[in-house]
Parts: sequence; C-alpha cells; structure tokens
Amino acid sequence: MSLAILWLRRDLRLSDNPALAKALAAHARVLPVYIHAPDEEAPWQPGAATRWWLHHALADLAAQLDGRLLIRRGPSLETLCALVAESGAAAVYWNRLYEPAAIARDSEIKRALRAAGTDADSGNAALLFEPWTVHNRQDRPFRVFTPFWKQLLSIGLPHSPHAVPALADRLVTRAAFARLDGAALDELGLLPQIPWDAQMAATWQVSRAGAEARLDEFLATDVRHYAHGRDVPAADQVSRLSPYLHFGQLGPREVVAACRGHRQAAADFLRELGWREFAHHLLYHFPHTADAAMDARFDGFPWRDDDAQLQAWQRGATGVPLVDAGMRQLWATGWMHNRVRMIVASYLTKNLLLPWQAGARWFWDTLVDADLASNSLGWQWTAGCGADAAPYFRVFNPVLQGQKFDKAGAYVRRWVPEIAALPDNWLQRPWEAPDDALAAAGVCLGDDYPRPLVDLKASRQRALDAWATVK
DNA sequence: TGAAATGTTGGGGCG
DNA sequence: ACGCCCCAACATTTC
Repeated sequence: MSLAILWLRRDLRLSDNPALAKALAAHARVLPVYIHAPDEEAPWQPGAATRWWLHHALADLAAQLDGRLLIRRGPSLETLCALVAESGAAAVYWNRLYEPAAIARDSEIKRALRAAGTDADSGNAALLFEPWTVHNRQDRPFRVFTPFWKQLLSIGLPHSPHAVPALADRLVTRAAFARLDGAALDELGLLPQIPWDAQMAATWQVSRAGAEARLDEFLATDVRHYAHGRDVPAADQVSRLSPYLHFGQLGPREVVAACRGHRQAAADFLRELGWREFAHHLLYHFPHTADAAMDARFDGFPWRDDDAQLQAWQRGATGVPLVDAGMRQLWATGWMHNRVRMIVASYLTKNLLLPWQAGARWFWDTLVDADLASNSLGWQWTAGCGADAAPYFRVFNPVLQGQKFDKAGAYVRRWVPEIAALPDNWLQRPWEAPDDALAAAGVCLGDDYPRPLVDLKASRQRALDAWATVK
C-alpha cells in the first residue's frame, strides 16, 4: 500500500487539483500536509490579512479532510524529508507557485527529494496557462495585455477542471495519521493578537462552500451587468473571487467551466481572469518587477518621502472622501473595490507623489487577496511604470470619479459616515462646501473630518512636472 | 480602466 | 437680413 505526500500550499481544494490527481493515480493512500514556512517567502512573507484568511482556509480544508490534514512548521525541505522518513511515503506531490522565491525553493526541493530517492512531481493548479507556455511571434514574453489575451483566447481557455478520483477512503489511515506529530492550527499564530477581524469575519465566508456560493451567486446575478456594474463601488457587482483564487480554494479552470453557460455575459469577467494570468506571466519573466519599475525611466523618478502623508493615506484620513472610503473599506474588510483601488493608487503615486512600492506594501499587508503578481502589476499599472501601464499623466480626479461612479454617494456615506449628512453636491469635495452646508450637516472640517492633505489641481501639476524630469 | 486645455460648431439674442 | 457676440455642446489635443 504505497503512500504519497500531498504538499498543499496555495491549492487548498480537493477538486481540480492535479497534484492530488497524480498522487491518487500512482499511490494507494495520500497524506495531506501543510508546512508553515513564511520566512521562505521573504521578502514577501504573507501579510496580516492573508494570514487571517489562510487560518480559516486551512481550518475549512482540515474539516473537509476529516481532520487528517497534517500541519507542521518549516523549513519545508527538512520537514518533507522527515515526513518521508516517518511515514514511509514514496513520493511527494505539489502544485507549482510562480513567485521568484517560491520557484527557487521548490526547484531545490524537487532536486533534493529526487536525489534522496523520493519521487517528486508538481502540477499546475493555479493558472490557465503557465508563464513559459505562452510567447509572442518573436518567441519572447508578452508585455502588452491585449495581444496576450487574444492569444490565450485563440488557443482556447481550458474549460474542464482536472479530474480527481474520490479521496474519501484513500486518506492516510487514522492510525497512521495519529503516529505523526502535527502542530495545531492555532499554534501557527496566523490570527491577529488584537481582534481587528470582526468585520472581516462578517464579510467573508472563508471556505470552499463559500467560494462555490460566491461563484454561483455572481453568475446568477451580477455577471450580466458586469461591464458597467463593476465600475460602481457601492453596487459591488463584482465577483469577489480573488482571495479564493489566491489560495486555490477555487481554481481558474473551475471558474471558466462555470462561465460556459454564460459565455457572452461572462466575456468581460473572463478578461479580468486574463489580467490575473498576465500578471503571473510578467512576474515570472520579469522577476524584478515586484520591487522595481518595469520602465527603467522610473529609477530616477523624484518620489517624495513623507511618513505623515503615507500614514494619513493608510488610515483613510486624506480628506478626500472617495479615497478615504476605499482605504477604510480595505482596513475593515481586507478588500477594496477595483475601481477604488485605481483611484487610491493614483492619489498616492500622483497627488501625494509617494512611491508605488509603499502602496504595494500596504496592500500586501491589508488585502485578503494580496497576490504578488497581481499586486505588482496593479500598482505599476496605475503608477504608469509597468508593462502596458496607464500613462503616468493619466491622473484620476477622485472628485470627478466620485461624481461619475458614486453618484448617489452610497459608497462614501457607508465608509465615511461622519460626512454622510452632506448633500450629494458637496459629499465628494467637502472642502469646497459653503459654511452653512457644512454646519447643516454637522461637519466641522479639520475636526470631524480632515481638511485635504493636498490641493488636487496643484498636486496634479506637481506630478506632471516630476514626470517631465524623467520622461 | 482620465482630465484639463484648447479648438470647433451652431443656435439664439441682439443691434 | 445680417453680422456679431456669447456660450453650451461636442471634438481634439495635450499632459
């Protein structure tokens, strides 16, 4: 009765899981293992919000596995070698990751396991197309999204999940599992010391069932209005699937499969899945872009350094309602609507002229869907320094964006309640409201709600002047 | 997946 | 009737 170790990382699902399928194809029993080794992902070890999510995702997976998920602390290679010795496993299977540090670690582990006589193999659970399988006519990686996406569509999106045989009676036996020494999930210290997660818990159902429910609900309702609905933060007609996809509680093939009946309506949504693929493509082929701009002109860009303003941005106290609303939604729920992400990122990198890396770091720590590839692409896109990025001079005006996409002010009123009584006309720009309107709304600027950190018009001009020095 | 500045057009008021 | 001005509405250019 041969045994295989299934090394789970960010593929926390039992369906559409090629590593699990490989394990079951070649071995009678499977021992599922999660190894906690955050230092190995340095300098991008998981942030606080993703650790919170991971805790609950692991708890859910352990429940699906009838309690037989073995949890240990790293280092990964030593832990795997020890487990092979203790369990008598003949092989280790996992699904691939694509961050530079993870690739280096996993390659070394595969080499070392094989050298020690243990079979080791990996699969693709996370992407529709792995980065090295797609290239342009010159045999080079893509740097522009549209041709990249066209090529994926012309190849054809994979629309059937990886088949996995039933696992139930092929888990490692309870007796064998009991002999292995595992850590309790709580010992990993993934949950916050101070309980800041109440609203997160109220917002998210961090489980496979939650992922399936979210996908079903999105496809049953919002996907039909996605093209426009996705622009309205208060309507929130978006999928919210990103954290599930990040941890692999849901696989991209499963998403594509579920969209099949909605092909036309889902086309715009699938395009966003394409951006996720593109992000991984870029990070794999240009691994420095997690930290440095793709566009080398930005190496000399005169970013400012202002901790007080960075902190005001982080806390949702810039004095610009839509920006503050987004930052507070992020802090409270671990997530921000994508249009608002672009707006707060534009505000940080252009109006405040602070480096996009500072914003990326904050998102990394606070987003439940923090993903190195998507986060790096998103920030470089908005900052104008990435591949196929918005040009630097494209500066969002958060007042106009609010008037366009939060017309009735529902989003701002929800997250910035202290100015909720202001009429629509002044809600997005309280600093221009006449005294009597402020008084009637019970708002004292600088007291109840901050005055703006910078003047939008002047700071826009300052950003354009800065750009002129390096372009 | 911008916004602002600048240019053009056409209707209406008016002398 | 006509030229002139104003200005909103739209289009184009620039950042």
